[in-house]
Amino acid sequence: MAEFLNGLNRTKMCGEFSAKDIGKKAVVMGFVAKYRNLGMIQFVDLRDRTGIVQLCFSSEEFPGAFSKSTQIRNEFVLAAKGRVRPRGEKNINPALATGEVEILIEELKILSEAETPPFNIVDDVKASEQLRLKYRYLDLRRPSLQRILAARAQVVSATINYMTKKGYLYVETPFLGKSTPEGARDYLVPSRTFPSKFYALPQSPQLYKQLLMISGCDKYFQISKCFRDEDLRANRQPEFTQIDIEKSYVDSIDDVMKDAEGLIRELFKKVAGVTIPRKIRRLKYAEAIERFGSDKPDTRFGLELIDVTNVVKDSGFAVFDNSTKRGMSVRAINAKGLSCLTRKEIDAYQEVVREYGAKGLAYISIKPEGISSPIAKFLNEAMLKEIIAAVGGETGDIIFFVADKNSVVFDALGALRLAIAKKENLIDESVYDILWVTHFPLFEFDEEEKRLTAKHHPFTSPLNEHIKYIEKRPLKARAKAYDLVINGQEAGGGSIRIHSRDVQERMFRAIGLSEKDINERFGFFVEAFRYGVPPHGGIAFGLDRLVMILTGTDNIKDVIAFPKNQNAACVMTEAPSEVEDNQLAELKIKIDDQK
RNA sequence: GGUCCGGUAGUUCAGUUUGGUUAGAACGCUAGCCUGUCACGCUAGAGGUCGAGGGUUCGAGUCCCUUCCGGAUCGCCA
Repeated sequence: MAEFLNGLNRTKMCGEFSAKDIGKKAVVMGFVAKYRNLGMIQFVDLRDRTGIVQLCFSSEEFPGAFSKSTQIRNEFVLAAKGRVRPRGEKNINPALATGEVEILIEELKILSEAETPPFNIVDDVKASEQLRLKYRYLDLRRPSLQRILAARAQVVSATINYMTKKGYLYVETPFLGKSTPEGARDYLVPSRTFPSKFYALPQSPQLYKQLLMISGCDKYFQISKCFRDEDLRANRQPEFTQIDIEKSYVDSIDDVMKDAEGLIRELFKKVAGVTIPRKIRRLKYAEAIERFGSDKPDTRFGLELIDVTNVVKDSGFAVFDNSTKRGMSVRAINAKGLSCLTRKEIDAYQEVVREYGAKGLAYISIKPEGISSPIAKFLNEAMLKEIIAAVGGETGDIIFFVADKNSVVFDALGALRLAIAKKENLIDESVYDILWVTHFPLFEFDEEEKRLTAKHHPFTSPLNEHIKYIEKRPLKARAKAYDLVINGQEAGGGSIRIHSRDVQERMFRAIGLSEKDINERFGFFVEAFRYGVPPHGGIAFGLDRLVMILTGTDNIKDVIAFPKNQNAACVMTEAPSEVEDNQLAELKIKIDDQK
């Protein structure tokens, strides 16, 4: 027996009541968060997205409303009319923003009854993620998720305001596009009008935004969905949102970075109330890798990597000697003051580096009572001293070593320093660590396919003086690319693009595309380059990740209203699903049942 | 594709090491009492395919095999 409003108008949202409203008439609407029936008086916490206000039903003052209120259960949807009154000094609830007042209800409408929800709708929810995703509309009623949705909306509106003010034009680009096998796996959409052909959902609006520069759009931005059919992680969803930016008449990285810094400043100020420096510090890629083992370093703590290859090259310890002879490296982390780590804890760290391909984790623990190290017996006294000196080891420290090819050493030690910092609480969560990483390599070598691939994407411009390396020394070439890293997370990245037809074609050839490949995949793009291309560049920010950082959440699902689970399924709607035979027939698609 | 962890009441978990009477707790739910609660309180009660299938056994939540589902993670993510 759902009741109707019948002209009843809400006067205020639940979270907006304060002592200023005392004595005023009020009409409120919302969900029942909690009810407390004391026999002849009942209190109801009414919740909407702004907060909670306490309703009071008194059998003495309004017996009709009181008697009706005894039917109330959690999550019922109510409309209630009454008068705001003070709670009285003893009954103020300081935990509640509206805790100084309550509304004495004269008239109650039960707009909708509700079954007992499958889990408690409270902020410190205990239910599993799967259950909460299945009933996402209930999960979203939780105040903490409502706050995140609101913060996200603020990011969107602040971005639109700021970029518009700066002269950027909002342009929408298509979702149904052309598949480009370079990069991530595409989500494909079968075409009905062209049986056996497929659209691809965009991994990013990259090509369109560059074509918009060729269109004379000059400065473009868009808040756009992107799709990548790759395996998921805690900070990765198959569809995610990007703040996509591109501008014309730039060929130095500083120009785009300045605009990007302006936007990031604005977002941090508007959404988190945090002022960040006008000029964000920069770190070159090579230095980031060398010092932190990562191109998205978290620099809120030390534990930097130290190259000891030259120190240990004739150490007499076979693992070190063999590695250095084969052109690999040996690097160390000096974990200050952690010689107290137990064998079990060290074993756990060993597992961390193993996951990244390291064969083992050597260590030297400098305890007050002497050196403890499984490798000490392979080293003579002088060598041991030399190694310890090289990493600045003192009593109380433990030094970890990984010997392997560079990529493994950096990955393993990069992960190790994060693991140690997290376990030992070395990270100051109260500060935002924001930096640019620049001077990325233009190419990297794909071991699996035995060919060069673009580190960023094949439209990224090399440094002007490195154009000459494209053919002869490609791995030496550095790019006009930049990533914005916040708290060790890649928050955004971009580049100055190639605007020369000649360089663009050399780039395609360098990554192994034949003339035919280039024409089939990027023919329209290359053709556009014939008709005048302003030098241009841009950047894209992961909006979901920005909202995570700004709201302090570590799960991307919390910042997306209806996210997918780890298998890229929607637990609520049960997408993806099978489709009708006639739908398949129209698309001329046959399902191969064999596994 | 690999590795690790998990699945027991509506929910979160204990119980599995060492097979043995009627599978427990908390929260939630239902009913009664209660006029100042806000984690309201008190009393009583309902609630279980121990993920599914098979096997071993006199006997399986517990042991074995198969399988499904979920999470973390490596690869992957231009």
